[in-house]
Amino acid sequence: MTFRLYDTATREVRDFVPLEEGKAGIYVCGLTVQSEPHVGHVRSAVNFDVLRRWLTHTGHDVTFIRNVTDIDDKILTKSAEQGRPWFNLAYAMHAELTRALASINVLAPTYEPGATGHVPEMLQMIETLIANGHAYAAEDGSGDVYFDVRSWPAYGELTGQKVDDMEPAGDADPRGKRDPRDFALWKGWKQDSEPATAAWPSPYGPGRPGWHIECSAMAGKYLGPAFDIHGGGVDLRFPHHENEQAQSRAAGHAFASYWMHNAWITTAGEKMSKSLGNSLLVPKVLERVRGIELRFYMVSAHYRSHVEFSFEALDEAAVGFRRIETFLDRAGAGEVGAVPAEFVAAMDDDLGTPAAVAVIFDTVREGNRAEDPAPHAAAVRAMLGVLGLDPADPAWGAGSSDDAALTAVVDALVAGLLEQRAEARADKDYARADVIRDQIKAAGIVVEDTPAGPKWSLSDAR
RNA sequence: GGUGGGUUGGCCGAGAGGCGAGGCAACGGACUGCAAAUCCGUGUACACGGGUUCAAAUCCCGUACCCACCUCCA
Repeated sequence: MTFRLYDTATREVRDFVPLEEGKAGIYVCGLTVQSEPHVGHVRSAVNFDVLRRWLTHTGHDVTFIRNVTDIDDKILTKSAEQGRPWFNLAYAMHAELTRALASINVLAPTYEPGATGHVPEMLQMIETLIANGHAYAAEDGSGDVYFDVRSWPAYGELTGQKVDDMEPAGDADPRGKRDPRDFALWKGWKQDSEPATAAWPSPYGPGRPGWHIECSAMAGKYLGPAFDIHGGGVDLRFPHHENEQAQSRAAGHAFASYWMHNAWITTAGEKMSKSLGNSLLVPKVLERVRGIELRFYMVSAHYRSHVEFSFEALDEAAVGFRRIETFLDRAGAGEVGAVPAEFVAAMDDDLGTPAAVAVIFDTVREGNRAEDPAPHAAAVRAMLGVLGLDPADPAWGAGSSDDAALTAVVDALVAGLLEQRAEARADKDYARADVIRDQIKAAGIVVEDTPAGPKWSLSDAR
């Protein structure tokens, strides 16, 4: 059984053959840290986190690089609007991102490079491109350096487009470009409108890096000129990924063997944007469901499928996940076992998480039916673990010592009431028994009778 | 104009020529003092119109609608 994945470049599902047996190098385009992350942003992170966990599970030594773009036009514009230094905005939003990803158990990457820390690497690559005849310094004295699209015949290969068919950007400022489709590798400093802190020295004059070059330079630095998988959101296919590939290959790098792109989460059929995105900021969503439930919601859909976000669907997913948790609770804290073959088959087929989740539910049902649920619970935990959804994973911040202490206190208080209720029930005085149960319920605690005796839990599962 | 993707039952969401993924909801039954949890059962779903085939949600042709991207937009 081999892992197969959909390669955007070839538009087909292909066997995954790493460059080096037993290893996998992955580069994922992270975020431009210009504002708080919303659920659309973190879906990408969850999808690639699942990829990483699956490759790790199947015995690969994974090097996972996810960048942050910490300098760009939007960061400069927004920070100016907010009257604070651009680096402060980027740093603060980066911290928000880290917090959001941790709350849904996305593993920290092997390394998370930022553009501002890799200016020399980028300049080096630009120099190579100029030497190879694929880039040129603008002749208008702007200090910009452009990639020469016409000099690279393969340009457009990733997205199957021909340069001549492309819509010339109406709003593009031709400035010193030879072709309107040429893109910036280096952007000259605009003294009148941009802070001096956003300019770095270069052979072309002070300036800052273009967007695409950072990924080419950083992928090259940390993964080498050739690596296995490059990922990101669908919107990045063009121009970003197309440009990355063109410049890297023009600089002599083989670059990525496979390209993976995750689809959007939309709201009301529309792409998320800051205007309607407010209610979908990650902390906001986490007021409604737990991080593990949000992650489950995202994993329940295939990474290449559009997801129409709705709180109703999110709630529904949370209910479904609690069914799994209830089973695990009932089965007791067992061991983590092996993953069933059907689960492996589902995951090997281009990360078929929906089918994988179906296997989890099937296993839960079998476990609920079985005399001894332990082996089933062990399998369920193994599967959840691979998906980053094991409720027992300490990453979910399960129970602080305060929580534990509080639980013991409540347990003692409820125990007395439950005893009275047990007496009433023994006397068949059900009216009194129900009054006691309602009393407890009024305090926000639900009592359920199980074969092992009454059990209490907070009525709000959160 | 170019490129790519989509339309599945009350809802979410898989599948990609033959056996109704899975979840949520609903209804019936079992269990329960009643509940809860759990189990068992119940559905003539594949945008529309043609076609190919013994067999189409799945392939082909056409139509409608939706979405993304086309040089600095996540």
